[in-house]
Amino acid sequence: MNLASMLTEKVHQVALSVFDEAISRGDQSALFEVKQSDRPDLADYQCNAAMSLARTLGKKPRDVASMLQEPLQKSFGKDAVVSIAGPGFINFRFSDTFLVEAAERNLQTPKQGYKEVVRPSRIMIDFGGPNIAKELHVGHLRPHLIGDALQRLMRFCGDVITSDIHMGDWGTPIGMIIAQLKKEKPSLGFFAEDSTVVSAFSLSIEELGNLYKRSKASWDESDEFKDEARLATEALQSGRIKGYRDLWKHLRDVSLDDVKEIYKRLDVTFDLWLGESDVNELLPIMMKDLEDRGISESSKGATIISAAKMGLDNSPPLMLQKGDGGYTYAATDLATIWDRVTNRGAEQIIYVVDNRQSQHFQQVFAAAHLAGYAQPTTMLLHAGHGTINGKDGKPFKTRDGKSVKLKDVLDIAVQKVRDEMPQPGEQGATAEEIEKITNQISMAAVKFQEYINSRNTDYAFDIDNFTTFDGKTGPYVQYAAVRCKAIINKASAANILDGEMVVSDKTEREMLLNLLRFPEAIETAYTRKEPSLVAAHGYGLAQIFSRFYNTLPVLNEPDQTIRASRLKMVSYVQNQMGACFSLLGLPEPSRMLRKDYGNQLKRVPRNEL
RNA sequence: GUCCCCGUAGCUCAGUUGGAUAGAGCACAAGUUUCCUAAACUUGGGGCCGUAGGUUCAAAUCCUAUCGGGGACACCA
Repeated sequence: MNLASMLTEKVHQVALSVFDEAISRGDQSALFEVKQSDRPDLADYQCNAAMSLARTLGKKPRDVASMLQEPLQKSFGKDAVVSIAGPGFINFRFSDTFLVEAAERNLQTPKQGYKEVVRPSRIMIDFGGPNIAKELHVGHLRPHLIGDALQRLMRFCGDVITSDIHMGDWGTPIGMIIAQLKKEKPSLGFFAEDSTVVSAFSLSIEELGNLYKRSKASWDESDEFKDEARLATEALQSGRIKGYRDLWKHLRDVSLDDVKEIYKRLDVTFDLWLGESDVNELLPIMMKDLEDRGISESSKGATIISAAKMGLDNSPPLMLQKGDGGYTYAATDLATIWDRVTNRGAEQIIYVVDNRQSQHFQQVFAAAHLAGYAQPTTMLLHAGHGTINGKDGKPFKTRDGKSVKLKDVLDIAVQKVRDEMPQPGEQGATAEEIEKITNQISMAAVKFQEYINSRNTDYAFDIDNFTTFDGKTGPYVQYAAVRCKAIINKASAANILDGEMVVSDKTEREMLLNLLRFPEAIETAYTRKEPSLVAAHGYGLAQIFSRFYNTLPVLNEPDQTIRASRLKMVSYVQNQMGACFSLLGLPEPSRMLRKDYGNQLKRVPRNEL
């Protein structure tokens, strides 16, 4: 049960019965929205409807509120106190008994009170999009982590999700690499028009990365090279030179091996490992279709769809095929939509891609609907994300203008945690356990700092963000979860049983209320495609639990009833934290390890770490 | 030139369909451990919500203007 929706419905009902036809015209359901109170000292939930209603009813806000109060109070009975405050706020304060009952009813269900979507949708999520030959840099963190959290969230909510990595494996950069390699090693068998496969050729990811950089340099300084690269791209895409396909396949495999290594560390998964190249066969068919139906046109040697046809003002045309015959990523994206809708039955496609591409998606979506490749009911959504910036407000680069490798960031985070670990043998920890926990803590640090930021806005890169373990961080949340587990384990070892919950302290009450707000957090996160709301909920829960832990004894509580009650609360907290962890793909360590600094230890100041 | 995003505490950020006293983390200051792990907890200072108008009973939130930062605008993806 979602407390906020339950209250909203109730207010709506009551308002209809009190004011009937005066407010029944039009859809006013949003008007009655009840939300978490801004003033927890006064109320759990509040409703501002009386103030908005006052005008249409021609009454004073407080009068409207009083007219609603009595029937509302009656319908809640002893479950809640309904009161009026200020200019006309209707405040709800639940009774402790109600909270306990609601908690017992909700928290044992598989989804802890969350009700799955009524009708599941077949949804494809397109995220990741690593490019061949380019090592993942820190900027890639966002689409990967946000996309992964979204697929976890939407599956949890009941949709049928298929994730696709959609590799950038078919554009001009590949042509650039081929051209560069041809320049450097023309004797390789790939380059002959009638080539045979050359099996003895292989590149490491580092070599491939360097090759790409050299090709970029050639591209920047020579028009001749640009032509070579475009020609190579076209030859690859059309299949004119067979060896290019073999070479391309090798480059793709090398790049994939590299990204898979990182995905394993980050625990990011994909159902489909497709890329731009996978619609290659479809491209000529699509182009012909568009041309036959008069949707596309040719302009300055290229094939485009005009802005006017797409119904987009202030927009350039959408270019599908360049003057040299090569396809643009608009073409592959459009064909991919066709494929996903017709062959894979997608009812909804979500793209987790940098905000800077919003115009591109606006155009491609418009074109897809125009051409009928997407059904009118197909929902195409660009769930854009901000960039990771440097102090200058631009996408992060090191002083010498390079981007920071994602692998390096992960390694630094691991090293920082490792420095804090005890020696094998200390605290009963084996080397394997230390290694495992080190990885779990460091990955939580990296991932959580991403998830605590809003999807849509930029944030500043600071290596400390990824390697800070105090406060609003992954390790903080892990620590709280581990404490729950420790109490539960200890209780079970000592045969201490949990029992009926009673609220004996306001911290307990607040914690219960927090637990009951899980469905609200999930629902809003789902609607807004916003994983940070899940992270925020998990953090809030960890925070209230930490206060609980520090102020109220559980196993050491002398009163047996209270002890049993607190133990049950702890198990609910542990359960819900587990749900949040799995929604965000955060690892849950069995325990937290740290060097024993002794009693007088004082933590090393951050800036000396 | 057109369009999009952002401007909130010293720093990094929440605050979404307008409501009560604008929140959190870090940093800073002072405390808490014979007790379930101190990566924790408690307390404190700190804000003309970029600026100026407007709409409203009510504006960080909506509108207009303006300043500042970032981004996108046909042969890169």
